[in-house]
Amino acid sequence: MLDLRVLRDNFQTIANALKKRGKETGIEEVLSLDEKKRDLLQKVEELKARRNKVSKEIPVMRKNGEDVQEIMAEMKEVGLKIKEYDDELREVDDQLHTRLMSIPNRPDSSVPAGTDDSDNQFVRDYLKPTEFDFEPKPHWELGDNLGWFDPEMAARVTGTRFMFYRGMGARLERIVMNFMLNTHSERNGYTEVIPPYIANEKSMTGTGQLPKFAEDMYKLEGLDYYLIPTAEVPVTNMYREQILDASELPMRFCAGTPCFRAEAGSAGRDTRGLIRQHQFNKVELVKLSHPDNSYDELELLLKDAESILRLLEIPYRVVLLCGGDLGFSSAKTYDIEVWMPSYGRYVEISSCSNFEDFQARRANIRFRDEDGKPKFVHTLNGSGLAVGRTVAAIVENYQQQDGRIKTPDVLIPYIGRDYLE
RNA sequence: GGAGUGGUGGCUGAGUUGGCUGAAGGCGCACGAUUGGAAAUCGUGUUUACGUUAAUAGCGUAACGGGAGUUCGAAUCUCCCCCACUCCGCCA
Repeated sequence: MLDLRVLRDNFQTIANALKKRGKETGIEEVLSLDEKKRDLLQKVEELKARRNKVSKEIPVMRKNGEDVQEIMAEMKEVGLKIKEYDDELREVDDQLHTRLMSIPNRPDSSVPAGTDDSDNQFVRDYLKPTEFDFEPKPHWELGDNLGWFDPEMAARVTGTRFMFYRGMGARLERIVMNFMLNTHSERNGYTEVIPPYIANEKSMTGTGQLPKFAEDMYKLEGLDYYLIPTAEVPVTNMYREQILDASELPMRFCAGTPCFRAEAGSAGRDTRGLIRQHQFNKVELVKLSHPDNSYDELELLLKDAESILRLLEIPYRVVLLCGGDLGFSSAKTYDIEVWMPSYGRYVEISSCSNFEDFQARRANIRFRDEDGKPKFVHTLNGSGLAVGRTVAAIVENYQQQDGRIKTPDVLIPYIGRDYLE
């Protein structure tokens, strides 16, 4: 959520910044609703001030034996008027709030303009795309041959876009997740947490999934509960409506959780393999940072996420998202894209973002600054990494001509063998 | 799931025959006095959001778990919901 006062005072600046996203945002409407609201507010507050004043006088008048019948009758009228204005005010305020909530974050000045992922900016890469002296197979074929992945079984048990992992496939998924969590908590300095996999509406609103993206999530019937689409939701909301101490910042957490996404509107895309599932595992990195150094923290977070692929020795590249490709809540996002031989291109495996105070304002996460005043923290997060996609990348990049998968060196201690089969 | 008790400021803790309580007292914290310096002591100050404004000055409005109601007026009365604790039941 944007700061309404800032929006009001620097309307043109913000309007221009939002143009980088290349979509209509509707901030003009917010501005006029705000004017209407302030007008009403002034009227009610005047009436309330009068009521408060007279209500204080009544017992005094009574004591002096004066007649208060008339004035009480008048105040009853005032009371009704106040209720009327208050109702109208609440309606306008609700509208204003709804509109404001659906305005995306303002892109940082370093974000390039552009409409889609073709305008994203190359940042760096690691290793060159894997070369094979045979025809490489996609991971779903390899996994099928090895008996690791069974989508038909999952379709019978649940439905399409769910996966059954079996045997070494299941072990690989679990071991990769352990490897990521161990790396982040021991080497990169994050505190591991296991959050609830279900979150309430307030939390979903806090991080920006609601109210706009309800159709992307699974909601529990008859309850105010949603399956989490990412650990970002419960972890960022750990300190919702709290005031932290400045000395506690930055806070760094990592969490490995299943993620549940309805994926409305993605029918027909990436239908095979582990790339796009309704349920998948992901290790998430979350930071609560002091506003002054959140962009340094973003660079560090990105490096921490990259460290996983470097340790696994899998080719990837980093791109800076352009305005049009930027997520709703984010001010700046880097994507890490892993080399996927079956696609013949890089595929997103992590998204690292600084949300500045956009989520913190929604979720009301503050800290007490040097000057004693509570201020909003900056929130950041990034995948470190998507586990299923990492497994797919390992299978494809480490495949041998005979269909076996070579174990990445860094995973040998976890699994105790040179080949996965 | 059933029964009971309770939810007040950074913490602790008053206030529940409605009005003079944004909220006593204590602790903590900040500044000042005192001191060679410190402790102790004394004094002053110390919630947040919104509106108004050049202003983080003043003024106004709101907030005592959340919401609705009664009333000229509610932390105090009524109703609904949420949360915490204790006991019982159930379970991993």
